[in-house]
Amino acid sequence: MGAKVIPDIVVGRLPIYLRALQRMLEENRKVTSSQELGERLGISAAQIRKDLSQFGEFGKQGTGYSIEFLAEQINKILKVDRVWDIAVIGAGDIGSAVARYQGFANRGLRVAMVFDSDPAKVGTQVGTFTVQDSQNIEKVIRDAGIQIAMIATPSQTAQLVAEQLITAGVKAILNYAPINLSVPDGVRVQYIDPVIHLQRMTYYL
Amino acid sequence: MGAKVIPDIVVGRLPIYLRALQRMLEENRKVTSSQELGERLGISAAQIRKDLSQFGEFGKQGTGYSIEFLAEQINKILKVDRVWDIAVIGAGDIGSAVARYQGFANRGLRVAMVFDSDPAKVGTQVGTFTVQDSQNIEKVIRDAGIQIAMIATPSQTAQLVAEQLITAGVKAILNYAPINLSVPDGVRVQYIDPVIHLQRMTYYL
DNA sequence: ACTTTTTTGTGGAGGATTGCACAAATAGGG
DNA sequence: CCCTATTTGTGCAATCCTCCACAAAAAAGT
Repeated sequence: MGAKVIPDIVVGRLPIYLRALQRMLEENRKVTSSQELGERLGISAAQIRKDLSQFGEFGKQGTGYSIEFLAEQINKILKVDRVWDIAVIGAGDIGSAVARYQGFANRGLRVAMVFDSDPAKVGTQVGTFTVQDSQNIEKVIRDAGIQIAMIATPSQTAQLVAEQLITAGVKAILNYAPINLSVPDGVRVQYIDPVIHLQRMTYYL
Repeated sequence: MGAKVIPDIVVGRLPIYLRALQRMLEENRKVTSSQELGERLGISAAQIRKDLSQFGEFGKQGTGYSIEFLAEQINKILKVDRVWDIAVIGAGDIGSAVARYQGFANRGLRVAMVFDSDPAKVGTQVGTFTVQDSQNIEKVIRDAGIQIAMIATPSQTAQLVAEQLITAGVKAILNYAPINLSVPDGVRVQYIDPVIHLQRMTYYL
């Protein structure tokens, strides 16, 4: 296998590049350069070229990058040249907003089901989904072969939910609960907590 | 002056430490160690000690750190030993969820006002707030002396809104719109886009 | 056809970050 | 009171990351 290991920090920038490229596509642009991309994103042009060069040679000297081609390549690298189903756990304000979010379209992701443990919520509609009972998380998610989930429950239950998800075969969790999850190797977690992002900025005020 | 510059990456970890400490406080714990914190957070103990040592000596050899004292110190460092008012722009699903979010309490932040440009939404209630007209963003935010804002509008208007906010004196923006903002020096931006976080994980699936 | 301009891909230097390893300090037990 | 077990703060080595600078390639201009 000689595939060299790509630094996580590089993988983390690819979605940013991809988003910018898709926006350029919407503007009907055909080509761009590492310099232009860098200016838009506040990243050095050399950085972008080196990042991309880890995966292949996608550009053309003198011209730059075909936006459509490069976007396609990054889609493939990130494995979002297909559509992944996502389970949302928790149908509160955050879970509902996420379930109704239009921004997943064309980005390789789709919410497929929504769960909640509150009997008053089970059976109600959230966007186009009927809220399912959290009791069935394991069976339903395993049967659907879902590997990605978003946790939007209160902190108290987040760890427990995570464990159920992992048992059901989930390998990637996006956690909106303001708590650190402990997960086994082979499972990835990303966190979204507005307070963390905000406190990172208050330091500089 | 002698104040040494703290690497941004260190500042970025402080809110994570703080969140873990506050959770320990809720569990009525009194002291912790760099090792325990590290295990909870998946960060090496040496890293945590070195990060904290940038700001002072907060621990005690043999014992560890007083949770309450350390949390207090980090609160001070991050300037969240006071409460900052935040303006939310956009009263759609995301803006509403953020405006109603209970997680800001005791973390130095508070939503103070919500704006939307849709006349059908202006005047309605979102949580405890009456939605204000986006036309008044500049005046209202300047008069209130607000320095922090969250953008939860469609991508198309995000850049324009950001410029209004900056004119009004905002110095820190948390952007939920899936687009990169261009802002002058002295203004900080953080991004929350679930797709970016998810695509960062699909690579490894 | 030749020159100039643009832009990629990359070697390598320089800088930033991480983590090892240890002295020093403290607590606890007997 | 001494010995053992902990745990901090930090010097330093090793690793990781960023960016400069340049050859090579392509396009554009004359």
